[in-house]
Amino acid sequence: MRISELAEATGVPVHTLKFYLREGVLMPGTATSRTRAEYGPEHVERVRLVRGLVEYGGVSVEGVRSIVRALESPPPSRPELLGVAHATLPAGPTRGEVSAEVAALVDDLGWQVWHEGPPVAELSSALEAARGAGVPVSPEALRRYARAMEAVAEVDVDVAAAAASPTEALHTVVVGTVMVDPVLVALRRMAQEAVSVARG
Amino acid sequence: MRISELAEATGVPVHTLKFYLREGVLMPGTATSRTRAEYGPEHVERVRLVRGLVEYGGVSVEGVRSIVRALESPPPSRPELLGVAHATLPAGPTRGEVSAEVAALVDDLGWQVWHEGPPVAELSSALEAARGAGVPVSPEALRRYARAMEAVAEVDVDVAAAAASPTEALHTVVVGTVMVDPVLVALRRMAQEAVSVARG
DNA sequence: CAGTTTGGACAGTGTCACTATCCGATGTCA
DNA sequence: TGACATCGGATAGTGACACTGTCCAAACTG
Repeated sequence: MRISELAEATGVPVHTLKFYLREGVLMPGTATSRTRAEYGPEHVERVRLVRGLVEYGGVSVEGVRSIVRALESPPPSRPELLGVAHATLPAGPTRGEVSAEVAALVDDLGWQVWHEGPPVAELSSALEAARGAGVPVSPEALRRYARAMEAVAEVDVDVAAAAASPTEALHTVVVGTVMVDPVLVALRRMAQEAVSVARG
Repeated sequence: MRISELAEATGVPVHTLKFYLREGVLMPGTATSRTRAEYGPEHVERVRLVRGLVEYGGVSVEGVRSIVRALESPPPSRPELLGVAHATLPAGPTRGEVSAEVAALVDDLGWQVWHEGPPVAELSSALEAARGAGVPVSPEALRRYARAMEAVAEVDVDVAAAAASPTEALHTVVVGTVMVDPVLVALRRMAQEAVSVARG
């Protein structure tokens, strides 16, 4: 298909597709002449991925570029997969050092995590910000939140393990981590309603 | 304290504080003369709230305005609290109708939720976006995610129930819902690592 | 072969969260 | 008292970002 048909198939204006091509988040089509190129279903898929990441994942175009680069590279081995995935994903704001409460939590839960990794720093900063905003998270509440997210991660790992190939597994982990976050946020709000009603 | 001292206490430039005053997200100090005003600890608190919501919650200044308006209004009764809170919070992107799978999920879990509420529409859209991005969420996975978020909501409701006054409860629910989201996201990434390692 | 479409270059737009500049009034300190 | 910094308030400018509009020549299309 030509660029105008790709635009029609995805609902994204031609101009925006050109922009994505320029920014390197959409791979070029196969040129049929100096001023003509052919696009296929993989381009449709890619455009939907880009839009999903930008609109729902809040990922910048530069972040998307780093993600699609990773998806196009030879996939890492199983144990390295998460490290690569988390290094690829755009990190939230981080400021201070890793707080003692996070170290205590990790220790308490028996989690084996990379203490210098982005998620640990992000958690410290997020807790600090919540405290500053007047909503301190008690150690007890934090523990219960962590247990719940462990259950989420169990699902994540199950889904990734079901992937047919390493390439697909990487795609599932990277894209799934970003795109499922808004799903969880919505579910949390719905669950708040449900629990609140159930408590009467 | 004067505006320059408020700036020093919060680490926010004076110019930005003036901007917040202009935008109505920071209440004016008590004027001591025509060109002088006095700020107190509640202003420090408010500034930290605004920064937290903007930086970590990804809330726009207009969204912050709606939130602080709600926090300053007479608090709603317990049963109305969540409705008011969710109506106040900035909604994620929503496009289509409520999908059948969401209705089925709610039915299956026995949740009593407002089907026309923002969270239900957001969930439908987020699921649709994930599908489009090549990471479909199976009904089984969705169910397990929902159960996990139910556990999160249990904590949320416990924390809110512990509030000393309706005003404080509203603050906890509104601000906590926004500020704890990034905490959960970070915990999810850490839990992914931990679970992945544990599975060996 | 007239008219449309394409790829490519390049600059412009709209939004948003600040940030800089001015101004006259007011504090502060020698 | 008077020099000088600071304050509030008003107005306008900045930089980042995700597009979006304009042009152009080449090349399809009917």
